[in-house]
Amino acid sequence: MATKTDKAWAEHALAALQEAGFKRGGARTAVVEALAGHSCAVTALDLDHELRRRKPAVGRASVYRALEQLEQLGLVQRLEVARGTAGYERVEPGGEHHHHAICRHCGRMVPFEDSSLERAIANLSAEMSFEVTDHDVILRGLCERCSN
Amino acid sequence: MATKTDKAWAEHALAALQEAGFKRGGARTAVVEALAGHSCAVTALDLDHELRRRKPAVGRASVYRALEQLEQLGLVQRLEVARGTAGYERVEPGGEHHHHAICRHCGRMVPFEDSSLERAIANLSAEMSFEVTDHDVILRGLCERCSN
DNA sequence: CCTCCTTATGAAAATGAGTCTCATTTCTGA
DNA sequence: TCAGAAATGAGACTCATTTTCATAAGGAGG
Repeated sequence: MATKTDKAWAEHALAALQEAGFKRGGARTAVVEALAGHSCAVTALDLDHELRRRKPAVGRASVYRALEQLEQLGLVQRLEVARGTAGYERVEPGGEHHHHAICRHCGRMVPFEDSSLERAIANLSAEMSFEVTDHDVILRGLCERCSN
Repeated sequence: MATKTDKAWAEHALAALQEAGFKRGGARTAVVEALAGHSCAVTALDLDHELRRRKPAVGRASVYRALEQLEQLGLVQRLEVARGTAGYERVEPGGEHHHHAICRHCGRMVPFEDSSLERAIANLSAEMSFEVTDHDVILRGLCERCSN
């Protein structure tokens, strides 16, 4: 799990976008770069605020558009981080991924990964009459700090 | 998994509400009864429309309030059924519960349950420095009909 | 290096789910 | 029966996300 700007992911994402037929555009590139700088989920509005103050300001619509395109290509993962608010985070090319435990009280998000959980989901997916391409697992409760 | 109006659940829920210190109120009771009539997730707005046409019309605010209270008491489960839209469904007292596979294309929701998945989550929850009280698992992909 | 057409953008207005406020009505315990 | 606490319904409001639309880049073919 990267914690610093993930340049490799950014390049991978930009290449994938180009391959998908998108033209190079400043706004989309800015969104990719911004995402590369966050190791866990960020909301679209956070990105919007972060990018609004750039030299050529990025519009909110562009942020949402870029996120949607990235999600379609499997480059970012979308998840509900709070009631009615989505968070987005980059997906590592390797396929390795994590899930989240979210605190009901303070909203803190703790990432985790678990192979037996992934295995159970893989087996299950294989047995269903449903073509499963993705999955989300969210644990909810109280984080260490709030459980007292 | 019940398919017809689940009277037992409704009674259980009303009793739990009373025990939690809530007074008896027409709106809340109406919401409980409406939920008892749906075996899978319904959106708050669907319930609102369903209840708005009653003798003493139920207001939207009451529907949301009731759903929130029911969720707090663990009587209903909330999940995101579409971008920015939550669905609610009753939780059977026994503790048995199911998760959902949602079709990206048509939105169809297929419920499923899997004990090894539950086991993996239980083990995981026990090991985390996080007090896990609930979990959501959502599989996304294409349903039988849309995968062609 | 130019053109023309397509795609990308940003600002602002539109949507739509969910929340809040507040004047009333309904419960419930005393 | 009464008073105080809860519960309600309308409608205004918030806020994330989407749509619209006029304008500004890409970039393939000259």
